[in-house]
Amino acid sequence: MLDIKFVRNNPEKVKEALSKRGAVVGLDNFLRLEEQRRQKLVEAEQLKSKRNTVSEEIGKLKKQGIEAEDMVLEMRQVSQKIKEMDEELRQIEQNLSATMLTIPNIPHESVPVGANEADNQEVRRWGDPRKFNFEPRAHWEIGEGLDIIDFERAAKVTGARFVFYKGLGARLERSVINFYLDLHTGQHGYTEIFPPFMVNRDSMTGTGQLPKFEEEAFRIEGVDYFLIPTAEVPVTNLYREEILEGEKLPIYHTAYSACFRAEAGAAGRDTRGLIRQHQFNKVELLKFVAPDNSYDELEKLTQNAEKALQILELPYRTVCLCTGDLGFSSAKTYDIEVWLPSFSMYREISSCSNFEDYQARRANIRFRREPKAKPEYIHTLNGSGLAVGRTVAAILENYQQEDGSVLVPKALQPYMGVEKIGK
RNA sequence: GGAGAGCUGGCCGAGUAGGUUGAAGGCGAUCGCCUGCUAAGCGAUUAUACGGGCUUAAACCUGUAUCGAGGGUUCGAAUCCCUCGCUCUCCGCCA
Repeated sequence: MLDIKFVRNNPEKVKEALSKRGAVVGLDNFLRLEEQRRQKLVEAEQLKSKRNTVSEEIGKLKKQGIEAEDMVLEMRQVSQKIKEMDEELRQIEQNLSATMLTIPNIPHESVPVGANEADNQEVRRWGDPRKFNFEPRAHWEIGEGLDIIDFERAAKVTGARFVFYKGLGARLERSVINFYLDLHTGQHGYTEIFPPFMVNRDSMTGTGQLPKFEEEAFRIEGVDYFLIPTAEVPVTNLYREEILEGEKLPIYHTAYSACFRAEAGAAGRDTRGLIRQHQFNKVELLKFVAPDNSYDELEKLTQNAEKALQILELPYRTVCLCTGDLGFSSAKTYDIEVWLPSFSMYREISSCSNFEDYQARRANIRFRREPKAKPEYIHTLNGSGLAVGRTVAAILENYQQEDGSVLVPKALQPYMGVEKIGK
């Protein structure tokens, strides 16, 4: 959520910034409503003030045994009027906040202006894609060939876009999770969190998934809970409605979770393989920091995620998303894309964002620089560190051998207990 | 799932025959005094949000709201009524 006061005082700046993302937002109506709200508020508060003083007066008189019938009658009418005005105000405010919740974040000035994916800016590449002396197979072929991945039975047991891992496949998935968590807790200073996989509506609203993207999420029947689309949701909301002590910042968390996405608009895309599933595993990195250095923190967080791929020796590139491709709540995002030989292209495996105070304002997460200082909104950041299923896909494809077996990356061998996955 | 108890400020904890209680008292914290140092003691301060005034801005002054959340009764509700949420205890069930 943007700062209402900032929007009120700088409507042109806001319009310009949002048009860069291709977002059309009707601010005029919003500004008129805001004006109206303040007028009504003043009127209503004046009436309440009157009611308070007169009611107190009535109380005093009554104590002296004096009935103040005329005052009571007058206040009865004032109260009625207040009730009506409060109702009007409530509707205006509902309207306002509904609008606020659908306005995306303002892109940071360093974000390249562009219309879509094609305008994203590559910032660096690491590693050289391997040259195969045979035709590299897709990861689902490799996985099914080794009998470690089973999509067909998952479709029977649940439905499309689910998967069973089996044997060393299951162990590989689990090894990757542990490797990532160990790396980020051991080398990068993150504290591990194991969150709930379901959250309530307030939490989904706090991080920006709701109200705009409800159809993307799986909702639980009977209670107003949602399956989390990412650990970002429960872990960011850990500190919802809290005021953190400045000296505790920055807070770094890493969290494994299963992630659930309805992907309503994705029918027909990536229909095969591990790339786009309704349920997948992910290790997430999150930061809660003072506003002053949040962009340095973004660089560091992105490098923490990249480090994982370097250790696994998987080639990747990092791109800076342009204004048109930027996520709803984000001010700046780097995508890390891993090389997938069967696609002959880089595919997203991590998305690292600085939300500045956008989520913090929605979720009401603040901090005090000094024990007595005024609370300020913190900056939240997060990124995948990394997507696990896509990592497994990348390992299978990049480490495949001509005979259909797959070498295990060195860093994972202690976790796997084997150097190679074969028939 | 059934029965009961509870939810007050950073923390503890008063406050129900409705009326200067944003909220006693204590702890903690901050500032000042005192003290050779420490401790003790004394005094002061000790929420947040949204408005209005003043201001370049802040400080400041002022109004409203907030005693789990929402609604109701009333001139007036932390106090009465309803709904919901959460916590605890007991029973059942279960990993």
